Amino acid sequence: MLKHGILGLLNYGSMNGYEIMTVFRDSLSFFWQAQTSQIYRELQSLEKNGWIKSTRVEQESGHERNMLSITKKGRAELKRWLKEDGGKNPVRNPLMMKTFFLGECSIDEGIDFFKSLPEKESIFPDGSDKAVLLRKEYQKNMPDPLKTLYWKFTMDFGLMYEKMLRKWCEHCIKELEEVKHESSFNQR
Amino acid sequence: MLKHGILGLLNYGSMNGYEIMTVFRDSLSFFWQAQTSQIYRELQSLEKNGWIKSTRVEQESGHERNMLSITKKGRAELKRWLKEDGGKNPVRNPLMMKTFFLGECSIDEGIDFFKSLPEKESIFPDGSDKAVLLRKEYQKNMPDPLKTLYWKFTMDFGLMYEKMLRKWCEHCIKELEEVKHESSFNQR
DNA sequence: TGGGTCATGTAACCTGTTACATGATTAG
DNA sequence: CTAATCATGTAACAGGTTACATGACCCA
Repeated sequence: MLKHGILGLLNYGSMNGYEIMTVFRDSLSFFWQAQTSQIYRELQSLEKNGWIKSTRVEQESGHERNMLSITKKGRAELKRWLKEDGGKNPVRNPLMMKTFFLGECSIDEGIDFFKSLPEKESIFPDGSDKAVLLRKEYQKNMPDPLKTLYWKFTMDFGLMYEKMLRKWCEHCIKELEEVKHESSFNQR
Repeated sequence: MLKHGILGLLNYGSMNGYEIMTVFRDSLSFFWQAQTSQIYRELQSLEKNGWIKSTRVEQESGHERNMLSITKKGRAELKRWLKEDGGKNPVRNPLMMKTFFLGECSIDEGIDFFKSLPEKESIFPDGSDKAVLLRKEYQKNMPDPLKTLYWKFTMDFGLMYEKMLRKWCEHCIKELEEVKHESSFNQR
């Protein structure tokens, strides 16, 4: 998956590893976090597959840069991946895993958990406004507005997700409050 | 994360590896899929940590079972994990990764993508009704209703997520249709 | 007696995380 | 001159995937 993300970025234009890392952080990290070390490793693997080629440019200073560009084969692979029917994507949601077992804690601890959740699980750590501005910055250098439209779609998803998460937390808090009041009533 | 999921299940009662696998499938697999082989490996690691203990029971037939039980240390670790502040959970959403790069395809392909998404990404493959019934089956054997309440919460999340996903798809289709009509207008 | 489910794994591989290492360039 | 950023990685480990292996039990 990360492989295809990198491939997709290189499809917009050649970059060195560091640039891939920064563009990745600015655009994809809302829903996929990758370590720098992993990006460099994937670049090697991508090159072995013949999907990208690297050209080392020795600077006068002796400092070398490694320019990565997508190959024809890489472009074909990107298209293949986009069109493949993918089957089911594996889901792994750490938040749900914890929620599932929260009955081990007290009701009040449960309520606190859901109260602090929306802020903790926020997708846009610096606020969505900044993310929107950042996207518009990039958009200036992308001739095709259709490409940034899909970027916007992923951000719309993020916003809808956050809204839904807040609603879910309120719902859980409400049910827990009910249980709490019922049990205190029964104890009289 | 999987470690703590298994620990949480064993906290409800002792089981063998196969039972863990089936309970996992019935209850946790909506948001966390694990292979049988991985469960058995994690069981070994859990035992090394002293969080569970295994007692091999030789049947008369010679067929042996491996009963796993949580230890005091394991119960403490489960509580610790539930209460820890967890920091940020890493997010990895394959669906968004693909969406981001979908500008490489035609508008019609994009529209088709979003039209078939809700069904493909469904969290409850056999329908949510079956999942609800399954949960109620388990509930009978669990004395504490608070524990299955959190199970219900995870399922509520799943339902709200699916609803949100459908809304998001409709939103994306609408915007793509607009772009499509605009561009055909401009070409006149 | 044959197929489905119960039952327990191993091996190889791939992907993601954490920690570390090194040095150049640039802005204040 | 110093700190931030640019730039490129390696090594070890943890977690997840795929493929395979083996055999008992149970029901029709």
